[in-house]
Amino acid sequence: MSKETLAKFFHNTNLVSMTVAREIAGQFSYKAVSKHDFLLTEGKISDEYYFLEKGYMRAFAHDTEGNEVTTAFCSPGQVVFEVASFFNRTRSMENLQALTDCEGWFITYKQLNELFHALPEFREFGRSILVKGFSDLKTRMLITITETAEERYAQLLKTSPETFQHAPLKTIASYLGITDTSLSRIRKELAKK
Amino acid sequence: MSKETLAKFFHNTNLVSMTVAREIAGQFSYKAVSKHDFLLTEGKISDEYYFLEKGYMRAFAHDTEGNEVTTAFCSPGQVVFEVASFFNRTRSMENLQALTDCEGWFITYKQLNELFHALPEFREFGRSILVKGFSDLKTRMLITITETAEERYAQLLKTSPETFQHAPLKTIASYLGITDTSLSRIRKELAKK
DNA sequence: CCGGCTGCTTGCCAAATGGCAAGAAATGAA
DNA sequence: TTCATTTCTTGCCATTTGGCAAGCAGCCGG
Repeated sequence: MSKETLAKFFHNTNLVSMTVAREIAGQFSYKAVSKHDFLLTEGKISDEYYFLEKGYMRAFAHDTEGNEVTTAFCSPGQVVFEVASFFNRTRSMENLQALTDCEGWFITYKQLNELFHALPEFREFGRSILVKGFSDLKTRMLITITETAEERYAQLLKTSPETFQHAPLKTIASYLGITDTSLSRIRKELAKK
Repeated sequence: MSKETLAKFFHNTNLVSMTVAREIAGQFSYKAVSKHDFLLTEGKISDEYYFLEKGYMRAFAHDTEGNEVTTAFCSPGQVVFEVASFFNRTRSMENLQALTDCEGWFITYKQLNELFHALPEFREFGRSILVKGFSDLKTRMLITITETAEERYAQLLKTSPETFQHAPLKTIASYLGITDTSLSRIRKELAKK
């Protein structure tokens, strides 16, 4: 596993040249996270801008009754961090946990800002990450309030089947906004068809 | 109505000095939007970074069956634009419409980028707007999948009562992810208590 | 002042989802 | 392996939300 993969990831956005991509990648440090371990726990300040090269993670928070609610699934090739905590330097309400053994690369908030300052192309990259996260969430919000649980499940199954190989069903249920009981029944229905 | 209000808005974020705030505000142009008129229509590229000084707006999209779904309410003191369309220069899936007569100030994408380039403090401001929008949406997502329609309605009523003075109930219903019929019944229930 | 909208409510019933508890199956640790 | 824990499923019934259609009220343009 080398930083060349990382450099290619930056370059593939079409926002940075390969030369600059290598320069950026050079600042990152390797980090592995074992299955079930946390990249970030609630109450801490998210300080690692983490490129996930291998493995799967999830983000989860707690609702008003204290139940765990999965808020996102992360797959290889994504940047994983808690946006509000990271940029505002505030305590995170969310946890970031490895669903499988993970490997990847990170820089700190301080390093990120230095790179943003020095390299306008990297600023563009940073903005594109934020914008993509925002617009994906908007899409999900629209689907959540307009489609039934069965439709939402079917879409998730189609768009990210890898998730199912790594997350238990109750985790997926909470992401969909339903109970594990209901998800079980929905799966039974769909199996018939 | 003067640009001084706008300059103060930038300054109040604690990210820019009053001097720089006035310099930024100087670039904005006045724009009024009459009730029911559109700041942005679906299919166009969002090209106005619009500071809403007076009035109320809403964002809406269409679901898979073609029904209107309100995705956001905007009140005075907010920056109104469609993030993905604006930054990626792609066609917007959303509409931005005035719920009341509105007045405010805008700059174009080109102007925004020039300001971002020239003034690091303004870049910070721009980032803070994105981060806030993102984190508000995350909060809303969590509430949507964990609370009942009645609880969601009660919260909206408490946190932004102004919205109710300007938006018809069916618009609010679609924002909450329920039908206008259900909202009517929920209001009846809550009135009893 | 009239007539036609749109917005809001209500009754009746159907569909979707939840709560609880029990049991079966899979998983992980010793 | 064996035991304990977690995950998943299922039955029974309650609650939430939706669909449709009717009716009423308020608003706006002529």
